[in-house]
Amino acid sequence: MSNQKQEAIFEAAMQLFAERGYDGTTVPMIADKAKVGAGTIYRYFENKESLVNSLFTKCVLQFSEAIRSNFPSETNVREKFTHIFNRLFEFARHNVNAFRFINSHHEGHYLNESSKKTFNDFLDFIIELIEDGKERGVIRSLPSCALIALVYEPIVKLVQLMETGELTYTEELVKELEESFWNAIGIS
Amino acid sequence: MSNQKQEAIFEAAMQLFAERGYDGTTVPMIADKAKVGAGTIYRYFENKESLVNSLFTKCVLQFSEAIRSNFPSETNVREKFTHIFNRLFEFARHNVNAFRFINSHHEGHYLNESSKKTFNDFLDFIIELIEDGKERGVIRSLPSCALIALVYEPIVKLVQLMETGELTYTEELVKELEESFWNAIGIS
Amino acid sequence: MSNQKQEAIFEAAMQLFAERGYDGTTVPMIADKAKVGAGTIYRYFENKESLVNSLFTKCVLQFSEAIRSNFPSETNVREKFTHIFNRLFEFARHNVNAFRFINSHHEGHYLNESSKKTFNDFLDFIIELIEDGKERGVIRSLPSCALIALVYEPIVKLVQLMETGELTYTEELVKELEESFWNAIGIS
Amino acid sequence: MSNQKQEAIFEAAMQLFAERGYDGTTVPMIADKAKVGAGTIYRYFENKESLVNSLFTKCVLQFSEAIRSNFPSETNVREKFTHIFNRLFEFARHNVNAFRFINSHHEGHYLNESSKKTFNDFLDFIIELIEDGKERGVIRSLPSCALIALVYEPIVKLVQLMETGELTYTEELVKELEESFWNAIGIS
DNA sequence: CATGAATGAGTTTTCATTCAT
DNA sequence: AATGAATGAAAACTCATTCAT
Repeated sequence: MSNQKQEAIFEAAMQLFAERGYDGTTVPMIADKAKVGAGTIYRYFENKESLVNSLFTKCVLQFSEAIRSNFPSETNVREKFTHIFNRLFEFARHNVNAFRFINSHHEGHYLNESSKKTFNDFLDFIIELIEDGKERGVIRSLPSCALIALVYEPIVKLVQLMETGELTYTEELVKELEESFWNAIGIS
Repeated sequence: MSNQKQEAIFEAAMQLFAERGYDGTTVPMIADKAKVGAGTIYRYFENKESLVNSLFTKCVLQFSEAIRSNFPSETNVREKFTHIFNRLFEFARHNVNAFRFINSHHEGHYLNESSKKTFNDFLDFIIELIEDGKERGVIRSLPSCALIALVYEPIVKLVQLMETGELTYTEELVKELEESFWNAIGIS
Repeated sequence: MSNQKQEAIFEAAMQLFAERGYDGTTVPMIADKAKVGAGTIYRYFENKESLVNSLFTKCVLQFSEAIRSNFPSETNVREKFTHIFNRLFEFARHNVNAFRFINSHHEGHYLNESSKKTFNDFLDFIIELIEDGKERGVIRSLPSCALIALVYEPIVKLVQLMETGELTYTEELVKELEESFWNAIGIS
Repeated sequence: MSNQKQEAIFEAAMQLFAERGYDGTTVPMIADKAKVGAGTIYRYFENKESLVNSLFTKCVLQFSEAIRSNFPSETNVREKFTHIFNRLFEFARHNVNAFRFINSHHEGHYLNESSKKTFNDFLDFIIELIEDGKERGVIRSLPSCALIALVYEPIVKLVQLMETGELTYTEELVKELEESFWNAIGIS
């Protein structure tokens, strides 16, 4: 069925983009990894740029959904943090390539406005929560973008380290890390 | 004088690599920005790959030197952390492109063993300090690579945010951040 | 019924070849216009080249038949000219695409010998008439190919102008034109 | 010198386009015939379409200049016709490929507005002369586009026949032809 | 029979690299 | 030494043709 091919192309492109970047990945590389003919890619995507944009949007939406589904709106900031942290980690661990791809490509010169918007919409959701936490006096009064960086950037790296085997995933490690992160951004 | 040309090429390449990545940067782009002929680049570097490796090594050594010069070997872990943190931040702020370039390229498929070794040698220096801190019980007993990630990755992003104007540099901010980072990795 | 499909393919191909030329027309374009699947074309024709040759031969034969049917063999040159001129014009007006297609493709690098022969056989019929006219002293003693050019080439263009609306068909116009043409090639 | 390369490319492209049409000519074919590397073509022209447009404009301007230079404005219609006819014929004979190229490409789907305008500007010059002749009662009162077709289209073919050797150029032939054409469009 | 998704050979186009000036 | 025009190998992309459904 035709969607299988598209999925295979998405998956292959995601892996290669995550590993080698957009410009370092050629269309034949994607075709080979996806086990389709090079021409087939152009049946599903107008061109390489269109492919990276579709893939980016798809990944960001998946990511956003993973974080926001069953979000505990009716609870305190600390628990919201835990929720996001756990979901983030879970998503990143189970979707290593998607996560790395999003992270290494969200500033690419090939992304169109629509792709950027999808990404920023998600960021705005996070920023709102942080602003709320700051107002309530439970999150340090640092700029939101800085607070995000404090947590988000290390996670990107940590997940990658787990992937390469330099770091081993354990429940305890994640709990330790959550504490570390909260220490970094929280006040109590 | 020929060294001026080489410097111009290094500078132009660094900026472009930092902004667009190695594969997204063409040799003519570098030549244009450096205001030299495209052929001139090949008088100073064997090829594009050789240029990126030379540049990477140069930047890492500069970076390493910036961190390690006047290093307070005879002091406690906390002060060593402060020293590294300040130097890191200072270097990153004054060498935004070098810092971004190092960060976005240290896993590039085009880096040779020598370049990787230079980078790892520096990392090892940091790791030793961390191991020492952990033994002394003042740094959390997380894996060293994780501890590095906790501090290093956010700084990369923070400096970039300062560059784009989304975050404003102040002495207080840096102090706040140092505290945050120590909260994340330290024990006391 | 299968002949309907073949007809649809012929018609679509003829229109597209007439408008965009053989090389500027893709097989999917033909399939779309003919409202058949691209693969269907290959049930009726071995390949694109075979299609253009079949179509060319078909069109030339139709054209030849249109000119030669009920040909007034037993009359004078002037009347034969009128007959050919009227039939030519009539055919061209009612088969604009066929006529344009024949005209723009009879020197194509993709035509095979058989196609070229069919075309030349028809030309020979015309040439014989001209030779006869010249012998009888009613047609100017210009080379036959030149005399043909004098009449045939403008008609191709005139019919096209009628098609685009730049020229309006009227019986008077055609009579005027016939007179013009006879003035150009005839002697009386 | 660099203009030699551009000239070689123009010349090669013109020949190939005249023989095989725009779509039937590949860039490597042009490069081979021009004895340059394929990439060189892209130093002089943005792309294949840009090349055909530049070439078309260049040819039309040359053609226009050939007809209009030393134009006998102060003479009667018959002599103007002779001037144009001779110049046209001369240009066509000495620039067979340019002439064929203009003729076979002036309706191409790849021509931009600027190219079309250049062509129409020249046509307008001819049309004005014809309108004048019609007003003075020395040219048949047929639509101008038809009158142009009556003369222009055969010449295209005649020149081609001379090129292939099917027709031999002689001064007498050209005089005969001029008479024929005037008979076709003139009144006296 | 008919289809249109899939393919890969062939096109267009780019760019690292060379070399005549 | 320095240049940038020229190159051709490799990239992006198209399309005639095939074949599973």
